[in-house]
Amino acid sequence: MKRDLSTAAKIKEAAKNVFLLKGFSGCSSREIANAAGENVALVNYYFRSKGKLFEQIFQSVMEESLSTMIAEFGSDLPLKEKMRIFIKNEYAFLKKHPEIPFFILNEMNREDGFVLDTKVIMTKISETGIFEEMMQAQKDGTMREISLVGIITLIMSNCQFPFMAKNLMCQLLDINKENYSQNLEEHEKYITDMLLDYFFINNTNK
Amino acid sequence: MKRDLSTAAKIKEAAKNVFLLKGFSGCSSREIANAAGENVALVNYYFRSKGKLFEQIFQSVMEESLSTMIAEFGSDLPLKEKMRIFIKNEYAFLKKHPEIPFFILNEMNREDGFVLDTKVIMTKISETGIFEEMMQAQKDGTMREISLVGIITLIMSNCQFPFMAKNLMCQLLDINKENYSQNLEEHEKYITDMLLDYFFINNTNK
DNA sequence: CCTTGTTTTAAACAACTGTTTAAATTGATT
DNA sequence: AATCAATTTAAACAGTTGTTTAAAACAAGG
Repeated sequence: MKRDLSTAAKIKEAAKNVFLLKGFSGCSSREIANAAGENVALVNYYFRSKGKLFEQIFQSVMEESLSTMIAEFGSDLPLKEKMRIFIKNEYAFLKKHPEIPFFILNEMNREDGFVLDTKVIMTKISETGIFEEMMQAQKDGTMREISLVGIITLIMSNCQFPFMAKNLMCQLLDINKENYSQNLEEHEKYITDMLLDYFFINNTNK
Repeated sequence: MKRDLSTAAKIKEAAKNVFLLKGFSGCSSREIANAAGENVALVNYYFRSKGKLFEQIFQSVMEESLSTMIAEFGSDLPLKEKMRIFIKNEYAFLKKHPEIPFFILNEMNREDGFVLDTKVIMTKISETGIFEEMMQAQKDGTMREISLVGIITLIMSNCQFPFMAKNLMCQLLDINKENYSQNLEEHEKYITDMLLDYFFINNTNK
């Protein structure tokens, strides 16, 4: 019962790398085993199937992504500053793990794909009270009238898309990847200004 | 030489549907043949391989997407109105073909994926003079100082992500797909206001 | 009706898929 | 040293993959 120490952990780590890079349908059990330097049969020995292995990894990636998101929601900063820090954290996380947004999206669009336990996820966020705070701000008139879905979509669009679309953008705009990474840096300022200016009214802007 | 009339066309159409839905790695030659109601061997008889068939379809999808984008760039409308119509057209196109953004992104992120002929694409856009017009507006002070890459990224992020991420958002926010489609309708207003307000300065807002 | 070239078919190809088996190896406990 | 379970291995499983083959069906002109 000393699992997760050597062999199983090695397979899990290798699988995470391969899955993140190629997705579930894009790689084989043997490819994962080779990346881990282990025998193919061990994948099914420690994890019952390729699918079960993927589910474990997918779940952990989702939770990792989420815990970064909600870090500052419970604090007593003004709402606008909370949102600013939220975008900053999200962006910092994506700079460290740029493959994750597409990995998640890819899995969610796959037929017979993984079904999220949304209750757990949203409850965690909801418990921070951030949603009520935004509703209140909209009543106070300090925040623009906009649906919760709209807010979340706007933030995710502007944070995640630039990282997911790196290859597309580089080819389309004929720039190299280092160049694009520099653009990503200044893009953070663009989206932070744009989103906060849009969300919050009567802001003194300077 | 009466190709592209019945059998080949049927395969091509079926392949387009299947590829758009499942991606290149996510489907088999036999699946495409079955969808077309034809024999498997005919896929390789009319198109030399599964890969060649995909390339044809991918190319046509890209060109279709593009021609919609640049439709109004050549007109003599004020820049802000051009951008407004551009977003409107892009959004209308995506409502008709919501699978395309992820289809393209998926292909661009695939190993040994298709290599775009970027020159042709960007030249077409460049020929409309839209880029010079934006540079001039930035010099005039009517448009915010922001890189070309930044502008394109902002527009694409806000238009394409909401469509690509439909399944993710529906699961995450626990709403059904019809509900999300309604949100997409009002989201068009959000992003149009937000982007144009951000891009253009001193606008009379009403 | 036979010949010609094109189209369609079923079958086979070798390579690869996820998974299982059964034997070999290991490592600790008695 | 012998026993026992846990681990690792090579090999095989049945099914699928993209692609090819060789024969059959078709259409049209002579």
